[in-house]
Amino acid sequence: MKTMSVRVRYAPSPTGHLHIGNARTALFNYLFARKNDGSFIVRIEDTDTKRNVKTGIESQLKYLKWLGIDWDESINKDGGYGPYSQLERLDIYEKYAQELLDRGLAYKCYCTKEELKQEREALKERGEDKLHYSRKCLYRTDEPDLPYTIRFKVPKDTYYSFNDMVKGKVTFKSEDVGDWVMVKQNGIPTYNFACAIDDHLMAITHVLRGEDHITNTPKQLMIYNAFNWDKPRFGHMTLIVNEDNKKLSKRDHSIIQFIEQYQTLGYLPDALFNFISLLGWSPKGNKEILSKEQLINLFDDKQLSNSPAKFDQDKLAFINNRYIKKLSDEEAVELCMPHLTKAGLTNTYSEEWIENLVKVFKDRLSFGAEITALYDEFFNQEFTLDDEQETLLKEPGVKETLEVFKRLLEELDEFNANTIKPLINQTGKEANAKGKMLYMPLRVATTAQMHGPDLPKVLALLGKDTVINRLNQMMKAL
RNA sequence: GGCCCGUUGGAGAAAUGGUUAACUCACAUGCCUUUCACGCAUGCACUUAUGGGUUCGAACCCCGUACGGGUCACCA
Repeated sequence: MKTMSVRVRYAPSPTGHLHIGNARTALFNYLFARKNDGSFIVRIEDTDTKRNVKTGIESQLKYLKWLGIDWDESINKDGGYGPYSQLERLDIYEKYAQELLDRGLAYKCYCTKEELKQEREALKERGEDKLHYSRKCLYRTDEPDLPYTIRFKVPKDTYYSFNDMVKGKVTFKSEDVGDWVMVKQNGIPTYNFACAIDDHLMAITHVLRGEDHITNTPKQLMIYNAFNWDKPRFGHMTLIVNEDNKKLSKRDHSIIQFIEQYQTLGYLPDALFNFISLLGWSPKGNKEILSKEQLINLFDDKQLSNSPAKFDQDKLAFINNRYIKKLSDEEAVELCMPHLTKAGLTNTYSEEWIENLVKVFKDRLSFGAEITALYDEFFNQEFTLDDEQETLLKEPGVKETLEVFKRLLEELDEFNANTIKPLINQTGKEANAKGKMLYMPLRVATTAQMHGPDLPKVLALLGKDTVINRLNQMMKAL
């Protein structure tokens, strides 16, 4: 048996920026292709000329590339199956549409949108379950000189079954599908028609897409049947849902939805790639932090989940943090710099100070832009204590500890992390405090925080004057 | 409403007929570093939405119920 080489495609419509759901579709197709030594094709489905955005294609490709998803064939890389954008293939669709017309498998429909709308509403009012087109144009014998659409004549009593890669056997009955529009009045094909033609002509072997396409599958199957073409394997991945279990909609602001935004916020492409790969799929084994190469290696379509994938923001934060930790100090600074600049901190502080800031907080950063929030928390807050912190400072011996520390600091010439650290130890000895009761009071009295990064480093960043002022202020209140 | 799909711990999710239901996040506790964090260790589902059935045996198979979602365009 001759095994055909795997060819899969990602087929975005250029209506906007790369969305997280589309990125997921692209990513799994990519993984599947690479795993099977196949080809990954990006085809532009631009048949909705009204919704096309000028920069759409460019943006889609740009962020795909940013994520590390590279393609073998597309509008800018011919693989012999082009053209790769549907508006450049209109003559192809026209030919096939004409053939279906000639063979009586499709017909022209002269109904106006208004008529169709009324028809549908009437059906709805009568409580009909199926709001299908009445087929009245099927029986027309004249050929008026009016604009028309071409409808596919759905066969009677036919079952459309396919063995879904994710869901298993799925069956639709033809009676549940109305005669659908293949070619619009403007002569441009609809999605279901163009998609089936192109997938066949481009020798696509596997169609991996979102579950929202599952009811489109019977329509596409009708086209394959009509032309007696071999069908690709279909796989419908579960939808990505938000905290409310709703499909991610572009208006939903509880979740950041566009890849571009993640880039802007200082997420790392590898981390995002990793995170997205876990949306509706799970690797064998107990590791979840995986590189692109590891993911390609581990990828198995049998592991595709069939229950919805919840977008877990905590997990994204965790994963991105793991990747940020692996960054060099220089890379971390670079990641944070745009946000520090935007917040005006680069004007206030020296380059060295900024670098130290990033180094100190690198390990707890979930994304680049978070650096300014951490900055505010430690350096730009109103310096007040909560009840828990006050209680701690009122413990016996604390005031003495603070006094000793302040005295030692005042005598210090070189104020940096290396010189501060021994002073903390010395404070412990002189004030007879240790462990938690040494560090906690010092931390609270100087930063108004119970927890934080390495204390000497934080103090060094605060600067001698601020630290001593804060200590004075605290001791006065005790 | 019709059709299609789903339902495992606080969250993600593994396990498709056979011992105590993986793993990850979060949380908690302990150890370590004179603090915190990191790291390491431990704990966290008397049980797989629910009711029946099949079976020696079911999270896994069958039927019903409830709940959730998707889709029913001259959008893709």
